[in-house]
Amino acid sequence: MCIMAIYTKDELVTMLQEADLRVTDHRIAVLQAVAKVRQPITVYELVDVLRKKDNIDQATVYRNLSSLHAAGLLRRLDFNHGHAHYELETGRASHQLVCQTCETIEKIEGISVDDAVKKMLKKSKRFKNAATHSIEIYGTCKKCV
Amino acid sequence: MCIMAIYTKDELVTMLQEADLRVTDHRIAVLQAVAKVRQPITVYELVDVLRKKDNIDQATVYRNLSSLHAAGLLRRLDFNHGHAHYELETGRASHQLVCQTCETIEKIEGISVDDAVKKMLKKSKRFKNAATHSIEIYGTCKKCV
DNA sequence: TCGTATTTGCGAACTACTTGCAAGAATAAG
DNA sequence: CTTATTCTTGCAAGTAGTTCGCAAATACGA
Repeated sequence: MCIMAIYTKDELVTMLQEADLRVTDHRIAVLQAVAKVRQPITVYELVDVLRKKDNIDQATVYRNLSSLHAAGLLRRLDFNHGHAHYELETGRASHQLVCQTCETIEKIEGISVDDAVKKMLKKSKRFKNAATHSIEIYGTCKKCV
Repeated sequence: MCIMAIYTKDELVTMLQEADLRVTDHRIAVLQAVAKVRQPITVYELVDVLRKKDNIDQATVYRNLSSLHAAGLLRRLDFNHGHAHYELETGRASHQLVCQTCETIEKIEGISVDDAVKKMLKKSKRFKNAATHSIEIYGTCKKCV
């Protein structure tokens, strides 16, 4: 099953300090908001939640998402929907099923394609190493059949 | 190796007709422009080329990319760069190495992950079927090491 | 060859996202 | 603890990529 990541405030503070980022209430709130959802969350939803709950400006949300991403704490995902999604960076690959009709996203865990990734990297003349990879499977969810 | 798709005008016309799209010079030009490059091409580049060569307005390029995509002739790809890429829809999966530093993209062909995709779909409670899938391997190219 | 539906160019609009700036807050230095 | 420095924040305005409204032009079935 999917493991939900709930962190205490102290744990979040430690994560920020280890990433050499200044610890601010807003930055903690952004990190926590991403950490506590199961699925990749859109910036739109984050801005909405954080403005209501903590009165955080959207520019601040964007800037924090960006610094958290640059520091390696968050992963940024696109699904051809014209807006970014974020999730906690786990270091592991990210696999998701994306409905082409309603934009539903379902993460799938515990399937390895590492061999395929290694083979692809070996085939490449230009690439030196792989940091992460993601698989998007575009299809139709049951609701939209 | 990578097979470059060069089509005659007649072949492109047939492709459009079979997709139930009206055959216009502009639409042929857009389809041809995407078909003749090896790598997924950005909308920016397409607009630039097609405006100079055929005097096509950017709104027309966008509209044609969209209709060609909806008709299943083109595939649309995002690589977290904030702008879309297009390539010919081959029906086969699309695998690419994406440099996180310079945005270089290299397509890799001839590696199968179909078993993994099937397993993922089987694990899902919500998804009925998969149309296509794509793997993006984010890493560092030799130039940027 | 006529009529209808689609496509086109143009400019304006829209959405997601970024930036400049001045004020405020977090950390480092003393 | 205080000060200095650097980073963060809110606000409003700006930008990039993309879409839309409309009138004129074109494709193609009848």
